[in-house]
Amino acid sequence: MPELPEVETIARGLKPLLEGRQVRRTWLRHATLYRTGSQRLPHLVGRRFAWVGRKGKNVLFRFKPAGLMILNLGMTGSPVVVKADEDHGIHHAKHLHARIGLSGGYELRYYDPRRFGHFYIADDVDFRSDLNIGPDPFEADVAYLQANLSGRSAPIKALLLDQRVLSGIGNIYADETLFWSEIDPRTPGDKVAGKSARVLQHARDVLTRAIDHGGSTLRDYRQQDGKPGMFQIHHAVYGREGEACIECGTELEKITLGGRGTHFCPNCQR
DNA sequence: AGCTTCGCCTGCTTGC
DNA sequence: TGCAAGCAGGCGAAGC
Repeated sequence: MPELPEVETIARGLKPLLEGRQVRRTWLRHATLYRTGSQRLPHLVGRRFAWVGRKGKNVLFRFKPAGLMILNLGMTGSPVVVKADEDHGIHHAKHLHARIGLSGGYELRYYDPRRFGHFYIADDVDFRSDLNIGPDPFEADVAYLQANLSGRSAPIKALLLDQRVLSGIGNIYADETLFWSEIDPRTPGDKVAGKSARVLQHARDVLTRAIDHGGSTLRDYRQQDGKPGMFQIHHAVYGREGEACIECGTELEKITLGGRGTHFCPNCQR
């Protein structure tokens, strides 16, 4: 599941392959790939990729002379740049959903087996009001987080997953952040507000270390060069239910919280 | 408005 | 062995 570290890795890989190239033609399998309110892909023909980066869990493309494209990868979305008419060694053709033909004989392809991903194309966008994207843990400060946790009764895990509060954190890194912060994922947000500095510090630390390892690969996610990320071997709690806590040896538990699998140490996290 | 649940979608895993 | 059910989850919509 591409979260901030995986999307950051993908964006860094795409950047040198796209910037400066012009959009020549586009192809799309299903219009359902567009998020509500989006322009269509042909809107981009003739424009050049000016900047490729990340906003929260989204890949962000800016164009010259104008325009932007926001790509949310859902669970299994994978954008890759290849020579046009060349098979892709990893991704299956039946999961190809969009092609953007580029100058220089290349194309940007979008593969997505589970089809949870979405394109949003516009000339301008307000991330917060149009797309519900708040600051990521590197952009937010302690005062911001504290203000957004105060008075909230929802469990801290659910609030960390809420992209309006903090963007970029998904199920894996929410669990990892709360483990290192020694906070029970079921704790109401209001009770955690006073620990915002600790939460923010560990979120940044976990995300930074994950980026350094090219992200976490559980199944589908790959870096631009086809290599898997390697941070999954450093997960302290995610996917380790029934195993021993690396800090205290207590058996790790898995519960369902807000409809999501949630992993934690019942001894360290209180 | 805040919080929770549901549905989308496919492929792998589990169980009979 | 084979097939159906279960499970995974980002995110928007719907329900309370």
